[in-house]
Amino acid sequence: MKRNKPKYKQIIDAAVIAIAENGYHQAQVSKIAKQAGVADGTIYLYFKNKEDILISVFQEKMGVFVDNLQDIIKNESSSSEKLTQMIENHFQVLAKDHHLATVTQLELRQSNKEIRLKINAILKEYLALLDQILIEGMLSGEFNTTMDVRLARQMVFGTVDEITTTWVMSDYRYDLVALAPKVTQLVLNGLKA
Amino acid sequence: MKRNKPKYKQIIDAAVIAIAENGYHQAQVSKIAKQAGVADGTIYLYFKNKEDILISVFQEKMGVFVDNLQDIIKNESSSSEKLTQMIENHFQVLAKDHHLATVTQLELRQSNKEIRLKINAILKEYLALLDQILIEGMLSGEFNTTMDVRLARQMVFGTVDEITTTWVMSDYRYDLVALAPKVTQLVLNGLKA
Amino acid sequence: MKRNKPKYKQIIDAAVIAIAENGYHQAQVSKIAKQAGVADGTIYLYFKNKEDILISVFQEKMGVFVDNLQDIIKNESSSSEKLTQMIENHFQVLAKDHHLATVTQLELRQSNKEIRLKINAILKEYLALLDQILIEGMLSGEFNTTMDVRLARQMVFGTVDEITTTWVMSDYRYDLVALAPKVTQLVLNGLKA
Amino acid sequence: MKRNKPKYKQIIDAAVIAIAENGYHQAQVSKIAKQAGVADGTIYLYFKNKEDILISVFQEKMGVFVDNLQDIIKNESSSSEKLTQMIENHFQVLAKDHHLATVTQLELRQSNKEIRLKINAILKEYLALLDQILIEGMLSGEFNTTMDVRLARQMVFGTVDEITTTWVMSDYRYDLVALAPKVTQLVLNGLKA
DNA sequence: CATGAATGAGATTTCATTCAT
DNA sequence: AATGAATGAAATCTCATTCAT
Repeated sequence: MKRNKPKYKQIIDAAVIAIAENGYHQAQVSKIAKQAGVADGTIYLYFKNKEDILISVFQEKMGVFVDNLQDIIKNESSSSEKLTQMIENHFQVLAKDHHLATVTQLELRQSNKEIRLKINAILKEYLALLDQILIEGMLSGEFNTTMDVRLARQMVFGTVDEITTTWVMSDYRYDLVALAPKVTQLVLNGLKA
Repeated sequence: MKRNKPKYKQIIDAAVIAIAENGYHQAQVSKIAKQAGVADGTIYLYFKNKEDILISVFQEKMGVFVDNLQDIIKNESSSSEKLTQMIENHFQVLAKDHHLATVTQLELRQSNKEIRLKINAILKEYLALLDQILIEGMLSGEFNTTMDVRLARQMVFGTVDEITTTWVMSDYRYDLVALAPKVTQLVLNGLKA
Repeated sequence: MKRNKPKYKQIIDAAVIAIAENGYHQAQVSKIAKQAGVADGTIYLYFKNKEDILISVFQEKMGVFVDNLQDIIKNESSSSEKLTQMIENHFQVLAKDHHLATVTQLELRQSNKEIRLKINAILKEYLALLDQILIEGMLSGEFNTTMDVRLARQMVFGTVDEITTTWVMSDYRYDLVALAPKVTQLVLNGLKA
Repeated sequence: MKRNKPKYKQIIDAAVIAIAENGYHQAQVSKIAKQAGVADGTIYLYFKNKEDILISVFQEKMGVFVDNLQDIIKNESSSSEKLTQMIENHFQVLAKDHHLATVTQLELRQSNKEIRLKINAILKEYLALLDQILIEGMLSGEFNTTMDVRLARQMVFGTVDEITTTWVMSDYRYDLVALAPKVTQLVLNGLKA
């Protein structure tokens, strides 16, 4: 399995750095290879083509979000508490890795439709977990039982995403994680029963 | 003033169509020229470069949003009512022009950081009006007076934007405007005092 | 019609020279462009891709053979005389243009199957004219009336082609046209009634 | 001597199959190795480089033609009879092995000048035997004593080769060996005194 | 004003060959 | 002897922009 070989992750990480530092369209395969400390051709032993690198980057990194969120859901806390943790986790992961934040919020969105569709498919797993929390909260009576789950999810994700993107475009000039409580409050207010 | 000559708008509209039908990266200057019924070189009599076309597209089209929102603000209605109208107007304008919706929600976001920064600058006027409504609502006691206006604005815009994008990616399969009341409710809930 | 613009023929001729001097695989588009005195990109205003250049080279040059052969067939001479003229013409055209001879006999044969199939299709017109001469000669009783026309044609063409290729591989060390009478004699002997 | 080790022939045969099935330009060293059931690197223990494989393929396979032709020449039959047998043998060997026919008639000819010169050198042995038959026939008075032996040989080989190639390009749709008598007749007619 | 032919820089990917194990 | 992971050079084609007419 290529996915477990050390060079696989090495190239993924190099891609994040290369894209963050050069921008999506200026992150040529040769730059990624150089950053990874391998020859250009080596890239193609681990990835089918450049598109495959980009999608794999998103997939591997998104995995952290999904794994964390799955842990959060398993908690015995309330749905509100879970949503609070989700937002904080989302901010924390990105605040800890500015390169990753730039790549997911700005650079990867410049990719063509085909890649974006694949990225969206990966994102769905994360959004499904978010739906789980919302539905749970509705069943328990914590959240408004008459709301449209899909719209509610889009509000939560849209809010978190917009705030993160604005933070990245500001060049990380302020503390994203510190905003979590206020963001959570706004969002929970919108959802509450 | 080039902006008022007939070919200027002709090219702008051609760009929207060319981008919507071909995608951002496949909307070459020659395609825009052909769609506009002018020679490639003619484009450069009205625009400095391709970037200038794209930014102008956003600028011209954004004008409608801003004009409508200014009218809404002048109303004598409550802040909640103004926000309600803003969301409905946002949805209505895009629901009426699928080409424009595709271009602003999907295609133009594939542009590079530089263009996106300029687009954000144009967007600011719209967001400033949104801020006005929010502040007004806080002063009047309709909205939570302790909230962070910037975050609140990002929640409103992020929600509306995410819902619109999802609708575009679904190929306009449902009625966007019909969602307005529920979206408004979610958002107003989040903001309310 | 691109085919009649001066640059079209200019590029075709440049391709013959570039291929003859550098070999098929070393005749990069940039070399052809340089030889033609145009920019690389200009090539693509006249040809769809590199393959299109190569096929067009063959087509344009083969045209001379076909045109000459059509004139020969219109003569009032005997079929033997026509065949004699065909062979002499074939040798003369190639003997006059060593570059062309190298390209058709050696270099163009290194192309891939797809291109070779298209080249063969072009060649068919020439071979059809040869068939005409053979059939005419059989009907008039000059040639063996029991022979298989297809095999006879393959003998004539195979002989002429092999002799030409050998001459090219010898670096044109002898006079190809001077061989025509003897070659004709061999071939006519094979065909005679 | 590497030539006698089992893996040598194994690789040669694998090369014929790989080239026949994938085409000359798509028969990468790795494909030949896979077909042979050895590692890529192993190839280089038996062959200097890829060119060496191709030339060796031709050399090894040409050996059969030469051996058969030497047997034929030793016969006590007439020169016409020997030529008859030569043509039939040529057709039979290739008709029995379609892979080999494709490789020698189509694929190997896509190689560059350098390789083709080396292939021609190998072919010379076969052509020298053909010359022997022709000279013998001239001395015995069977063949035209005034003809140019070199041209006569090129006629015979050119004819046989062209007919074989046409058969291969037709996808072996008809019986090549069945053509032998008619081909022989055409050729012998051309040569006869 | 308008045209459109010409320009030329720039990047992904393949594959023969090597060499440490 | 055998392996196969790693190397890295090299070429087609696109497209924003210019400028002579």
